[in-house]
Amino acid sequence: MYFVEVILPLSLAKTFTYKVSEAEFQYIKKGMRVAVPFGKSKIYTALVIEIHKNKPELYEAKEIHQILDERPIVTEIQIAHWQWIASYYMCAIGDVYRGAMPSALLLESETLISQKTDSFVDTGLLSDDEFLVYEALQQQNSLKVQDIIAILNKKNIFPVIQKLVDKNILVLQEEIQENYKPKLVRYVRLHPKYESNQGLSELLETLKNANKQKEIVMRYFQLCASEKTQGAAKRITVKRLIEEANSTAAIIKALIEKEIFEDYFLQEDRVNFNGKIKEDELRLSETQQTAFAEIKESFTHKEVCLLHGVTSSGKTEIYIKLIEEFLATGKQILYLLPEIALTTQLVGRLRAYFGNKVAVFHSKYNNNERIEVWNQVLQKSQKAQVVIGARSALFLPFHDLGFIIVDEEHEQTFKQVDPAPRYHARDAAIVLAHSHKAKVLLGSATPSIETYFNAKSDKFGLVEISKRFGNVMMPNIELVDLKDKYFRKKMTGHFSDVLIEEITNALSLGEQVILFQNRRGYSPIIECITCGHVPHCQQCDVSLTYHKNKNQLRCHYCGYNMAKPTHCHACSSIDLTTKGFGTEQIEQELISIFPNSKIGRMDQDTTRGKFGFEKIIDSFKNRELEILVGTQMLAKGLDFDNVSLVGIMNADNMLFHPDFRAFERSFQMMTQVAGRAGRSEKQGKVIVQTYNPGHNTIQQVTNNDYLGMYKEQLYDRKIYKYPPYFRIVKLTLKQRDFDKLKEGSIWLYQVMSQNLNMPVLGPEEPAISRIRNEYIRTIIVKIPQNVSIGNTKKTIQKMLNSFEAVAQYRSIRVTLNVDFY
DNA sequence: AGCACGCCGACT
DNA sequence: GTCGGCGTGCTC
Repeated sequence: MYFVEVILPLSLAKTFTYKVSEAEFQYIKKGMRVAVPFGKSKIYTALVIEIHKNKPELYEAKEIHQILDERPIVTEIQIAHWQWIASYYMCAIGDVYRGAMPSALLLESETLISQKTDSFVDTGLLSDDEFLVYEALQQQNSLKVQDIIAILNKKNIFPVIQKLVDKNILVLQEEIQENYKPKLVRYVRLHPKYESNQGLSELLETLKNANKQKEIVMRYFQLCASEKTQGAAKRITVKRLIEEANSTAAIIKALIEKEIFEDYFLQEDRVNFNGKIKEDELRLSETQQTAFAEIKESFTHKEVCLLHGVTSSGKTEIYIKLIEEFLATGKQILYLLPEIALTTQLVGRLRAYFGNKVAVFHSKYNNNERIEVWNQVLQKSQKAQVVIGARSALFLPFHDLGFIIVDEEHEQTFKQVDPAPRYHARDAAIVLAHSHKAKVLLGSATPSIETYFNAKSDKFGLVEISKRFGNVMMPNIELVDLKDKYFRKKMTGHFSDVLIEEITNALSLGEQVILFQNRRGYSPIIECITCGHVPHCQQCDVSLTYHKNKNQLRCHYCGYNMAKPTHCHACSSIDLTTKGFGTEQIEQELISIFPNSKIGRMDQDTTRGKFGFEKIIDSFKNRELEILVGTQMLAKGLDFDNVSLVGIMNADNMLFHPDFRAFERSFQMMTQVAGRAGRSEKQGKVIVQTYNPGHNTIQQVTNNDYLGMYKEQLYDRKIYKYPPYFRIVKLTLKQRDFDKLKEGSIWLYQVMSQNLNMPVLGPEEPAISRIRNEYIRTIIVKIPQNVSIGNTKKTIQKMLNSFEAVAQYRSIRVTLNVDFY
């Protein structure tokens, strides 16, 4: 008896055992995929993680359906890493598997319904629905479940199908298909019988009356000749031949039929970078050279090093130098970035140095493109020796990783929020590097408090650069007190006189301006002046956001929308006003203040689509735009050399978020945005409009005082029991029934606080306490540094199990988020 | 995640 | 009386 242990791509913590034949047992290796039947009728793509001979005692193992791979497509290191993620982030191994694999490698079966070939059907015995299905099958030989739902126009079609099966009319069949098809390119060559010189004259003879055909053949010879002189193989694509000969596909087809040409196909990479654009050899400045040497030194005794370099200090060049060194060792290199939209600039630069060795792993890539990168990494192909990607690139099947860069390591997008696995790519990368014995470089101008703490406490190496590249000066930051400006009536809309003056000034010098407002849309709230009523969503506990261009109020959480009301729904007053402001409103005001300037806006609404982001960035770079208004997207490592002024419209709204990281985040965001100013020889200027010019964080931004911010925040973290001194696990409970939820969350809270010898907070009603008619409560567990995280998590899991054992609480959905920040 | 089983309301 | 709603439990 032979068995395999598999993971299923479902939110299930267990692994499952299937029976295999002896031949299969010999063939199957850990890391191969197998199709297995699971439950009544489904077939899933499972992953083999163990091969054994232990017969399960409590149930009869099913047989696998088929083996899907010839060799493992997942490495053992990966499987171990996934198991670590599942246990550390408290989720099912199935969640990790599903999140890690490109979806095209995880196909599920589809039920195909077809008619039994030898059945005699008395249509008089069929019900209406049954007859409709039967009739449809006379047109097509098989139907999908979705098709039948459409035909019968109802949801539950299973009884109908079941009856037809019972009547021996239908058969069901589960089919699983591979969707990935290598991209093939069609080429032409001369038919072998014309290869000799004698054949050639014969050929020209046959074509003497077919001018068009003769033309294309002549063109083909010319192309072959020119290719040969360049020493390349003479491969002529059909597409190219048609273009160059100015001909059509029909004529080629005729030639193929005459057996003058023959066509053939070759596989091509969908993501193809042609050739090397070798840049001049990279020269590091003295400062960069020092940092480079320090990083290398740190790697001799530490696995992780933090590179803390102010904005524009030239971190990228140092990365490139390090990549170059690791490339020479033949190992694989992973370059993680927070958001892939920003890679265009970087990919271009890396390709210039490393040519075709650079692959990109993109959330916007389609399935086939992702699988190609996956396979290249798996086969240790040269083409993917350096992989640039967002957090999910962490799951690629690396065999021999030597070096991981986590750029902009402070970015919160490295943490996946939903769905599970809710992992942090930076932390998971460090664990992965450890199992590959690889080195990790974390880079940031504004490191997260935890990372800096780790560096300061000697867990990580620390290398700092305090000067900008080429000795460009740090921007000069000026604060504008909004309270004072409003009082003295020096405001035009949301623009202070100082800001307007500076913009005018910059524009007159032909320089560009960036304005930052960390909120999109027109304005978040509509309020009645008479009674103070604010329209709220019916299903969620949030006020509706006003979108001017559609003239409607929308709920950000469930998509509910209504036309903008003409009067207050509470008191019928027609005096409505808007509160707060977003990028859309700033753009409108700009148009009226600077009617002759070219203004662009960059936020989620304007960067939809595959290249939406690039388009806006490019037109700003090309100076087709003079002023760019945007959200935090602007803050992320973009280089513009002509921007002399950055305006932060309102520094306060992010400062006062109810979150222990609010000050850290505000500091990071403002520093990053400010860093966009003055990247060439001239000193840049930053105007920060705020109601709280004296606030510590604002002062720290102004003085470029990272250390001051760090020390102040660290002190608070210690007092209020937050990371890095405590690890936090957040439990979120959701239920449609308010009272049930309240009761259940109190029960769970009490059990937890009694059984865990550490701070447990809650059950708290979050700021948004209801979404899509589901009520929400949170419980927070703070695990001290000196307590075993593993044991604590086990205890939490146990308590959750007993929670689920209580019948009345079972319907409360609980999600866990470890290190939820 | 599906999918079946099973127990209570609005229909023939 | 039955169809069908969704709460509950299991899937190797």
